[in-house]
Amino acid sequence: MPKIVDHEVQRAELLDRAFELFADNGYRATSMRTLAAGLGVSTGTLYHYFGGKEDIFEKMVIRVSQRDVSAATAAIPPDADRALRLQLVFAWICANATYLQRMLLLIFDFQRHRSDDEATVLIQQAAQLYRSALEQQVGEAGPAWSLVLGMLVQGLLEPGIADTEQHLAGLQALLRT
Amino acid sequence: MPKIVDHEVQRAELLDRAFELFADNGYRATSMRTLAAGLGVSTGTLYHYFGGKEDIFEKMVIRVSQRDVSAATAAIPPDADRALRLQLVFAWICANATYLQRMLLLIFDFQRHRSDDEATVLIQQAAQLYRSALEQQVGEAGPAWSLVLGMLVQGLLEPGIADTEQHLAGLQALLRT
Amino acid sequence: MPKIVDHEVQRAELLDRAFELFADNGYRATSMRTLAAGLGVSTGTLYHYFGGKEDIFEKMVIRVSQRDVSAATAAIPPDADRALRLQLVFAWICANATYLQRMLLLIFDFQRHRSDDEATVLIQQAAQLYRSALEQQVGEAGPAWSLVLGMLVQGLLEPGIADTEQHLAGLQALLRT
Amino acid sequence: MPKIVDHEVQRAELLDRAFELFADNGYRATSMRTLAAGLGVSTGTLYHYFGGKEDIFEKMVIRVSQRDVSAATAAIPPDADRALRLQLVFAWICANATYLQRMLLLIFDFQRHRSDDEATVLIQQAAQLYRSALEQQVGEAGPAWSLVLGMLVQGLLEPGIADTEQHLAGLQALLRT
DNA sequence: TATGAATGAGGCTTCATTCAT
DNA sequence: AATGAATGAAGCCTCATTCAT
Repeated sequence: MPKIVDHEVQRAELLDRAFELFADNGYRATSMRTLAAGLGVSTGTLYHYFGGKEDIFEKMVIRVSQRDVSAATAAIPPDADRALRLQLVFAWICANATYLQRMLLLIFDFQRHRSDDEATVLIQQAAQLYRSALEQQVGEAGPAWSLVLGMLVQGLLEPGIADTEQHLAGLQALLRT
Repeated sequence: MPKIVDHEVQRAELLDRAFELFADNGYRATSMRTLAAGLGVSTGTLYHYFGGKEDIFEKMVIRVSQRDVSAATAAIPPDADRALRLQLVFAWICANATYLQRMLLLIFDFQRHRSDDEATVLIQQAAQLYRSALEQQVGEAGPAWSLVLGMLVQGLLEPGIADTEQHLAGLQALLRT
Repeated sequence: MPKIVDHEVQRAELLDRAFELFADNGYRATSMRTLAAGLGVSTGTLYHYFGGKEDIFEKMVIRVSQRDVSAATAAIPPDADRALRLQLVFAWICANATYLQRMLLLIFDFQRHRSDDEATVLIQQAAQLYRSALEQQVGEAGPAWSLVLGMLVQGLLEPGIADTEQHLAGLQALLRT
Repeated sequence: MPKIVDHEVQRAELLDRAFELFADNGYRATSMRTLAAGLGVSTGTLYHYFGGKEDIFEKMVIRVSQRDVSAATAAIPPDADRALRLQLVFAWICANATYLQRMLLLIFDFQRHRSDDEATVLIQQAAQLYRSALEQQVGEAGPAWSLVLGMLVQGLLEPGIADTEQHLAGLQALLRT
């Protein structure tokens, strides 16, 4: 069934580019017209490939979060010890901090728009995916995971205040336990 | 003389009740009509007391954040030592976690709507107010502040996962330095 | 009845200053709040002295047009001949062109707002007052009156295009007949 | 392919019918809802074809003024002499006096609403278009153009007072120079 | 498969007017 | 005599979605 393959390929391409558009202005403020224009298709086409705005967003989140996890763990040598893994993961987070912050804001924006269980589940799944990836590298994270999230959030609230070195040291302290 | 209404008192009352309405649905989704109905006044009256939706929100944030800081520090004995202070502050945060999470979401929602410098400054001021209050109790916070924020955020992403005891222990570890 | 006298005096003062406020933004765009603030009173006070916005405007037009006619004819010597009278009146019109244009725009704005007979009559009365004043000085005006009006209007449509000298010559030609 | 509708053709049809609606009540008093209802479309459709209320008005003025100039000059034989041209143009003006008066009021109403340079330029362009058309027929107009404008304005201020014959004679006198 | 014209409810805001004080 | 708080309809505009082509 080649048509279905094309369908999937086309959907995947649209989703990849959809993140930037959503992230620029948030879920609510990104209209279907804006989305269609930015993707170079018509609104009708979007409704042909997807069930609607929410559907696009949900599929996009799943796709993007999976891609992120792969990217973050790709550069870690299989034989690295726990300390090194932490350093590499932390470095990846810092390098992609802006991106991750946008993702976080985007998810909160979506949560606002749709507060059913379905949306909650989507967000939980995405969050768990990221968290599990971290725990696969450094073991049970607990407060360490909160520290990572908090560092990103503080960057949103008071940009430029957070001290990266201190946060790495904090992470190491939390995980030494 | 007009109907006897103290302008400032009336504004304060409206602002206090406005928080709940905003927090229920977020900044964007809370319409002026909803707000007016929820406050028991007409939209025109809101425009009599405030400059508009943004004005209401901004004044509300300032008022509420100041009130929070007072409440959080009120129960701390002046002669408490640093460890006790941390415990009391942390207890207050946990007791008001849901409220603080709503505040956080609300601020992010507003930031989406308005990304001017003015909005950024408002958010920074509010964030700094909370952070300074914490630092007054436990000294320079650094990653500890991020841990607090992160705990709240994790509660939004994956409700019920975070372990309060572990987080308190983490905080103590971070601040022992 | 001293109270009534005060009433009239107060009304007259308000009307005199109301013209500028109306003329600045037009009839529609001048709100009662703006008017009240500009006059240094409350909206309630305006409703105490006048029947409403339309009433203020109508009384203002009558007052101002009478004042204008007096001003325009005041400087004309009783023994001036027809040619001199024309020159003096024309000079007054040119000197007050901007003001007269504002008046014209204001009247059209009001006519738009209220197209009943009452408004039409008010405008006719004012127009007749100005036209009669001109005819008292230079005799039956006919097209000469149109030329004056047209000069003002052209100044509104294409500012700076009209040649004053040519218009005076045109007026003289029209009135020589 | 979408529903087959030529964007430009549809816009042109809407604009043609929009003039009547605007002229009936003026720019300000003609709401988008009124406009949409009068044109038999939804407000959303109007925003699909145009940028907004001002955009509709501006495009309408340009279209209508060009159409007028064509109509006014269409009936003039190429070999007519200057006197005949004046008579024919004047006849056209008188025949369309009511229409031209509505146009004039409409433009003034719009000028009130929007006093930017852009609006001023639009009005100047339209005025110049009409004036140039007159001057192409009868040569440099100067005060003659003002007389035409003034005749129209007087008809607005004091309907039925102006004497058409006298005005034609006046025009001839002014242009004989 | 793909288009984009069309909808109409709902967004924020303004305003003349009333009336208790 | 004077105030200004309160009203609520109506202003312009945006948007996700549908459907004829």
